[in-house]
Amino acid sequence: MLTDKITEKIKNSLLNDPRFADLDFSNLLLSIPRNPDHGDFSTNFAMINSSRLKSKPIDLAQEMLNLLKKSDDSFFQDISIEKPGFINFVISNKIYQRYLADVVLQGVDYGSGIHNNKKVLIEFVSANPTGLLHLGHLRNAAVGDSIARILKFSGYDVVKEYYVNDYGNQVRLLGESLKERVLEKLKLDFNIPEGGYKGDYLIDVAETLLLTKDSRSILKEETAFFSNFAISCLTKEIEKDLEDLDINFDSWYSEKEKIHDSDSVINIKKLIMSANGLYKKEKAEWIKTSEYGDNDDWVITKSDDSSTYFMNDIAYHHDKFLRGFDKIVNVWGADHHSHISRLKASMKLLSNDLSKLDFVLIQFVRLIKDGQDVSMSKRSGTYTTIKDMLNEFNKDLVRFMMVSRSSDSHFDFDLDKCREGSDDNPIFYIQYASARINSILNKHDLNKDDTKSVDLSLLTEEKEIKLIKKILSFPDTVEEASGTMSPHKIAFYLQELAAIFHSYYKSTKVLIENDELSKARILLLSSIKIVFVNGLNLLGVSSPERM
RNA sequence: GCGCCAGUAGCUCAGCUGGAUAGAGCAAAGCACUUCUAAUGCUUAGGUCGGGGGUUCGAAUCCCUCCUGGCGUACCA
Repeated sequence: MLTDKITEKIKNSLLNDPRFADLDFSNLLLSIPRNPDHGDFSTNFAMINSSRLKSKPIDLAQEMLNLLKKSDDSFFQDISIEKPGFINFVISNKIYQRYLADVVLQGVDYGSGIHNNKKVLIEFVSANPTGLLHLGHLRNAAVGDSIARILKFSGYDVVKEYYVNDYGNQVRLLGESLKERVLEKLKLDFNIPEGGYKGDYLIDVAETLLLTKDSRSILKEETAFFSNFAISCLTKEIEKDLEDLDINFDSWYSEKEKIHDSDSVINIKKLIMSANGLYKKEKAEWIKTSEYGDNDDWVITKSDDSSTYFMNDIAYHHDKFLRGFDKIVNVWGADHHSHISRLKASMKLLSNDLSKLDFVLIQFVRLIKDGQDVSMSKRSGTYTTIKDMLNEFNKDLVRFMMVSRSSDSHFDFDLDKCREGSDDNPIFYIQYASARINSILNKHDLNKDDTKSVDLSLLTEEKEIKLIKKILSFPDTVEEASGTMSPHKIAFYLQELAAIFHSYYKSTKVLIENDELSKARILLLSSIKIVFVNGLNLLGVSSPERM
């Protein structure tokens, strides 16, 4: 990465002087100044260390500048200091050109990083399989999957997991509701139970069930049979919806199988007891989370002896730790934020390493259609499903919009403004840029040998240098998005790159008489295309060949 | 009451591990298609970063406080 190289060069030159030898060089951060007059990169390292070295920031910057200039081998075109103590760097064009040549060679790997294949478990969506996926799950799905893609690209070994809530009261109710729908189908009296599932989708499930065997033997079955059938059908539907969004899970973790059909809960309870973290009160069992950082204690076993949802969640998360991951990420809806502190407390009680545990909270997104809030249809009391959504809007648009904002800010998503052809549609803006490049490359592309012989020093136009700089900052953007688990940083980056490209496209012709220059520009475009493809892929968005 | 997230241009939002003159898109006003894709480009206008204190060389960013909005606050999951 270019920034790594620069940091290394600065560090090496400063280490020549014993005075700087014991500085904390992890504080040596480079930023890209907003104002281009301040160079390509800038550091506040002198200001940060001025008090420790007992010098005025500007004097310290001057000392550093002298060392830097002394050891520079024309990597930098210019190094300068600016009050109150910034050191600004301008990189030589030939360095930019050299790095640009690598982009095409790296191809699909360009921008990827190294994190030693540390193992990450990321759990997201995990919607209860008692219904279909609806808009409330959409942002979680898109953000979770993009984070997974980004982590993987930046060098982690990622497992994507869906926790299937296939046990408990809700599941029983689902089974009972399905049985009533079967009765309905058979034109018999039916009555969906109090608190049951009234959605039409169970009618479809009932129809499917009736195809499997004769109705008389179906009606003899226990509730569990209906529950199991419904869960299996709906899980398949969920899986299919996710596939339509290009989201695939590596692991479907069944609560019933992994937690209830095993001794998991009993074992965890023993662990809690041996940590002296459990007590009885009013016929229930409580966990002493208040002693580990939460405000309250919580019930883990109800007075009827069944375990609470929280107990199951403790068992599930403890198991995540047992499975040996270096990093455990939970992508949760913001309505679950209050669970974080109690889950952390319980994991601490069980002596797990909390630094491995990470949460991404997804705030609600309000969907506006025809000027109306359609996040939930108030009239029918039903949710708009992801199926409905994908019938009307293409996957790329939906996914891009869902990750185009920081996940901890709630935002309004106006569908009408984002329709195809609309001016307010950033994904088409980006894809269009990519398609424009394709159309040029289709007319004239370079073969491998050409690539090596291209003279990139011919790329001297202001916009060309700007494009090169932007392309070369892609790996840093990926690393930043990975470190903060923020897909929107990729989305913004791609829009900026597209903007610079469109402007360049308008002002400068690529396929021209001057063959050498033309080749250099084609190589530049090939690099941009690689960034578009790699970047959009991180968001689960395609890069169409033409539009 | 308590907790979490948010409040930045008319609208939707970036910028928040403190940095230099606060940005983008849309909307508004004007301009550019004999051209490798006009789903584009160029120009203009638009701001007391919710209010008030504090911390320091420097605050949209950190701390305190108040106001406003969203979401939570079960022996439901």
